[in-house]
Amino acid sequence: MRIHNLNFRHLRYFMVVAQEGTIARASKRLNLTPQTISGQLKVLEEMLEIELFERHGRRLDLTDAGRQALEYAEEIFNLGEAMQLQLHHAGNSRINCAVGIADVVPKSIAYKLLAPALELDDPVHLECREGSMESLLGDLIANRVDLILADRPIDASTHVRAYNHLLGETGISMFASPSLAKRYRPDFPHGLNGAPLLLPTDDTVAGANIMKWFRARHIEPSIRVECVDSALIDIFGQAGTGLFCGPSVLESELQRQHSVETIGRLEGIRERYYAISLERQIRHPGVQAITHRARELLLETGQETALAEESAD
Amino acid sequence: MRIHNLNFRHLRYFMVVAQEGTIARASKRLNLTPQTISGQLKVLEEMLEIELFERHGRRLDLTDAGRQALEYAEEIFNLGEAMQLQLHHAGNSRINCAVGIADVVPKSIAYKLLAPALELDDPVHLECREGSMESLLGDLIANRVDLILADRPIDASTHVRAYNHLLGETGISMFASPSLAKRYRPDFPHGLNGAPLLLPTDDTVAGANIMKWFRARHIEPSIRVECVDSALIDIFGQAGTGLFCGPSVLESELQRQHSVETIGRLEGIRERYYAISLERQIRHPGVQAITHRARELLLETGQETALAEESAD
DNA sequence: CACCAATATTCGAAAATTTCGAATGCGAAT
DNA sequence: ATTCGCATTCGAAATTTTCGAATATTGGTG
Repeated sequence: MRIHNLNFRHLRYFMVVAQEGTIARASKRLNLTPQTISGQLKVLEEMLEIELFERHGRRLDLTDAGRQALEYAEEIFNLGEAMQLQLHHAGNSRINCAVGIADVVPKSIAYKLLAPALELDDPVHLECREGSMESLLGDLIANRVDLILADRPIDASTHVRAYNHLLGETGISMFASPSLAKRYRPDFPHGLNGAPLLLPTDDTVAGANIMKWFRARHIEPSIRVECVDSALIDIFGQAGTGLFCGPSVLESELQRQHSVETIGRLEGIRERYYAISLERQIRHPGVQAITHRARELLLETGQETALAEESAD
Repeated sequence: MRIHNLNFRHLRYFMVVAQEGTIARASKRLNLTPQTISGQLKVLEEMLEIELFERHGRRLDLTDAGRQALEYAEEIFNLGEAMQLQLHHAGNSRINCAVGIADVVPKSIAYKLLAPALELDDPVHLECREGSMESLLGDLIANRVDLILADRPIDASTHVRAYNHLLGETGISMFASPSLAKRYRPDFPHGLNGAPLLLPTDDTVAGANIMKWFRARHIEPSIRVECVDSALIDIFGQAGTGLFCGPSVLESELQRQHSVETIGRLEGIRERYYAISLERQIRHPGVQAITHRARELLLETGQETALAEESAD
């Protein structure tokens, strides 16, 4: 089978399997049978002439090649959707603001940061897209997004000339399902040696900070799951796979929606969120609305915590 | 038909039709029948819910939406190929240098600039890709290419932090098919009022310079064709559609290969070519080979014309 | 250990999509 | 007016995708 038979569907199935971790779950999400997914995955591997997953027992682990392919697939997909959206809205052009959300940013945080823009007198039409920082920066310089929401400022190493706008910050809390909470809350944090932990991958700001925090206190939890998307961590956490960290501002929300309990706060860590744009002085009305209002409506209530400063590069 | 049925083939057919200008020629190049192309093009238009071409008589002209879609399609395609290449070579990794060539750069020039790297003791393995400047800059920051060959340095407006390395420069000559040459050579350049002209689009350096040159001399040629890819201009020129400009260093080559004649030189215009990389001081051995040797082997022989300077941003 | 539940895969057949041959209509050139 | 080249429509053939049924393998459990 030739490479030109490569279909967006192949890529999509592959992406979903990589995200879900298993063909069975992917097939449910895609409303397809497992055979189909399995078959098409094989076809994709044959077309690319490389193994995307390592089959360990019934577990599918992404190979190195698989990880690379995944990045490409996501980017290709984003482009496809961007094309569709842009063309579709070409006639009735009312896209005021296209926002790229780095996938390390919790969705609820993104919502909180973007919500102000929707409540303006002259409401902004938002168009959201998720992706890796790298892929979103490409979208930014190509003007496919007006703004990126990220968990860190960009610096010289990214090779993109853009500006960071601090939107707000929050502390980090630790959450767990009720049974785990009962066990580990009493002597938090020093009783966490060997405790099962779910973490953001350590190339994220949050992941690195949390690891550092534990090391500084000579605590060694047992890391069970690492992943980029925090929504996935919430699910695992809800299921009781392990303890996990999340923004303190989301405490009540997490408790309510995912039936987990707060077992403590990681004092000293502050998570910050940034808007990244190409303009130092923001002219784009949609972006302006977001950055201005986000700063009024600080993430953490009370306190002097969430400053509204601006840092270049 | 749903969007997920979008196939790489749809995009490819669309791209080829846009390039060739007619379904018939596209079908020849793709080894398919015209019905197929026509049908699939229609399917694509229906999926995107927008007209890609305006049907004027039997001429197909890209609509605005079509032009936008074309850019996306090219970028998506490049990503697909990059993925394929990178994964394919993941095992036997011997890609020393991935180069992006801006589509405004004549292919022969690109060849001349890259050739030195192939003649080294320790030969470099090159991997080339073409595209718009914007799309290539995205590739550069995502490390999918190590180097971009362009007709202009990048500046602050691109929002990419990268460095320009002047590789060489050349004058501009005007060419024409024998019959046109006979008519217009005698009183070049002032007899060119109303002469049929083929131009690079005026968002290219070459196009803008040439227009300026004519305006300064109060000459008003009649512009017949504008396009980005200079190879296409050569073809039109060969067919006698009009006079066209090209790098003086390619005079002999154009005369031989396209049976056209030189009718004069546009004194005062110098076309420069640049390598753009993320590193100011180049460490990448492949890139080093290209930039170093390109400067020794200057584009225009003799003269003091081609300097080897380096400019930041 | 045997058993069970969950998963991935293989193998045909059915469904959907793409391609082509034949035929039609339209525009441009002679 | 005629003819040629091109785009398009239609139905049939070829190809690709999907699914149902069956099989194999893993991991856990009594």
